[in-house]
Amino acid sequence: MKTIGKLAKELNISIETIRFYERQGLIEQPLKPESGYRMYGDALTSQLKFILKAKALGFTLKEIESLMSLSNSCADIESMGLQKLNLIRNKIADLQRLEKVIQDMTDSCKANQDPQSCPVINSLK
Amino acid sequence: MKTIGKLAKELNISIETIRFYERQGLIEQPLKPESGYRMYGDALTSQLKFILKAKALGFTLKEIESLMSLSNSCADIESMGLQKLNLIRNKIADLQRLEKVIQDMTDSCKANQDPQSCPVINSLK
DNA sequence: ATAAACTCCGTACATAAGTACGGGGTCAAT
DNA sequence: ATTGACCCCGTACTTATGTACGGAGTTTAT
Repeated sequence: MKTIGKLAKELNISIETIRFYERQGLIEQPLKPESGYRMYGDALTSQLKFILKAKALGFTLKEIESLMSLSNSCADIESMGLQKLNLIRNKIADLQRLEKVIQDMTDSCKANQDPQSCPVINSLK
Repeated sequence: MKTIGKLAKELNISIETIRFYERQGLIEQPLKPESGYRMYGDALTSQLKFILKAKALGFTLKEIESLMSLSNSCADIESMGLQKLNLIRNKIADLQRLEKVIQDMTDSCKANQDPQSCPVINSLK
């Protein structure tokens, strides 16, 4: 059993983050003995590790909540994954479009000979 | 000269957004006659159009503020563009990594034969 | 002249994911 | 027994980009 401070250090997150996840309903508030201090055991520790790993995968806290409450069936997980893949691919496509626009922009700046005017600024006007 | 409502409709944004840009210092508050109503002329209208176009290119409001206050020299614009390109490319790379992770995840779910356990959930545990 | 539509201002709310603060209680070490 | 480190709680603040609300004044249309 460890205090919130030890746990936070072990997981390399802040105490406040743990309390925040608790407030968000991602984890339960652990039993608090007479001192009033939260005492964490293995169950909550691995739940928090789960959360951190899922977060590293790019899931939002809301999604992680679903992940943890789901039946754990592959069908559910797969469907969440496919949804997320869709989002990710759309975002990538958006960014690639943007990349092209900005690339063209800087190219036209580089090619510009007239120091008095900028084609990018002009095109926006 | 048009009122804020007409202008908002013309630009397809909300009145609140215009007032918000004003509060953010992106545009000046136009002169207000005795009625107290903001009256917009061509200068502010095209400034707002500039903002909207730049926003569509993916610039943040802060960047747009810089864009408008810059000397308009190509060198400045080009350097902003290059910075932004960097950001965008990093974001794309991040998302592509994420895409691969999630793709693997759903693949392993699809391949799984045991309805009692999910390899993804298990790997997070 | 009265009602509807428009505008004013300041403030609060929204999202996401925390971070910071302040005043108080508790625990560990000297 | 006192000091420093730790923890409690509730609340406000953060970033970015707005949106929503409420009460009051103004303009427009009938």
